[in-house]
Amino acid sequence: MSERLTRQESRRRTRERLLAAAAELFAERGVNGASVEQIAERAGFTRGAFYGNFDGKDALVAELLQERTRREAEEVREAAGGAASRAEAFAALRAWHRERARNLDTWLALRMELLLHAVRTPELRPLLAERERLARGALAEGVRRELDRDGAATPADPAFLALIAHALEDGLLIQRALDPESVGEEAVVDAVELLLRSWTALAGETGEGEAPG
Amino acid sequence: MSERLTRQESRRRTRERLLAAAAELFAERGVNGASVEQIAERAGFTRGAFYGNFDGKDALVAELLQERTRREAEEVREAAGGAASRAEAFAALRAWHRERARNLDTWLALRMELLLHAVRTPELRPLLAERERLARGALAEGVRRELDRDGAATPADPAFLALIAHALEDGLLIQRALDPESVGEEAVVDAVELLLRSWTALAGETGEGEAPG
DNA sequence: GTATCCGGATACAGATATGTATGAGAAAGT
DNA sequence: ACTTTCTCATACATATCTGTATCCGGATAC
Repeated sequence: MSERLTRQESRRRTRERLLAAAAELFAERGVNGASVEQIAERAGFTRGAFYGNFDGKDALVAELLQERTRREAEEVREAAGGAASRAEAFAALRAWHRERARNLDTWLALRMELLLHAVRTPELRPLLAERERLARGALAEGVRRELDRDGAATPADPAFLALIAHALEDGLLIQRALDPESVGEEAVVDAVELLLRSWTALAGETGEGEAPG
Repeated sequence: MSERLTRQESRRRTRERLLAAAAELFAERGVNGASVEQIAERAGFTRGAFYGNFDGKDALVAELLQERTRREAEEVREAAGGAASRAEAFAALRAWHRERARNLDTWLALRMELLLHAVRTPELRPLLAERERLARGALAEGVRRELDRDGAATPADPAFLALIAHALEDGLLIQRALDPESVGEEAVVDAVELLLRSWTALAGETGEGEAPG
């Protein structure tokens, strides 16, 4: 249990625990609703440790945002690479959403808290914007490939189609968080499948290719 | 400027100004970031007036949420009724979004703040849920009518199609708030038009009717 | 093994928040 | 008119938050 830790390692762990505690509390009570004291306490420290590791709450938020952005970007990259077949890709997507559904409220709350913070903090916006662009880019690639496989040209700019699919994720999760009765756990995947089918149909109908949007 | 006001009327105005000030501040700094003092001050009063009119910040938030929910529900009802032609409906939608685009950040921040508050406050959730259901219901009606007009049966449960269209609104506004470069001002309307076209195509292709979803 | 350094705890000062109790002046009742 | 009632302002007591300054004990260096 209590192995001797190097100083560097010890410090790293402290920072990590503080960040994790902050993430929890931000989801529960909001960034503004969570005090430095509460964060430190949940992580098992006092404010002293906090101020020793971060310049203040804002600095921690910025770092949390970066950490999570980086991690999600990585996941996106992996997911984009590991998709062999269409069925496989959708299966992975379904698994992902089932997992997320387990603690949707927490997850969504944290995403929205960070998002709000980014919208209000100009210097942080590019960071999130980049993450979104990356996700959309990967999606655009996937959409183009899937439509190609069906032999149909894309019925609109793939980037726009990807934007729709990506935006749907936030939108549907919000709807489900507010009204779980009306929105199924796998609504996101169902929706994307439907969209893909309908775009294929549209592409087939209008001849072969266009690119408005 | 200074006409004699009846007590009842004066009180009503005070409450209204407090609510308006609160909405502004919530958008700027978040619900937790705005103090009762700041709200009262922006409205041109002191805390005394605030506590005379509300039991506390939470009570005000609840009332604000109700007020805005009711107002939006009304707008939805009007919009749903006043739609004569498809072109007209889309024109109205475009106008609506152009207007909203003018202060997207503020609008989105307030919506998300209230949404977060509702997600965290169980007794407030049904209120927002009802508003969302209403909006989706109106949309479902519209989608069904438009697809009918094109002679095609709906390619999926209209409620599900409406859910997609509705969710897209939040999702796309979020994307635009984060990354205005990549997301056009009228992306929502463009997207809905595209979806409608593609669903029509899909319905035409798969024979006449299905209803998964 | 001893001196040094550093990560975290403790203690303190100032600022800001909330909520209540009380008071003044305008509207309402008679 | 004058008394009552209501709305909002003022004053006060208390709690909480932030940030810094200082101290202790275990790592690191020699």
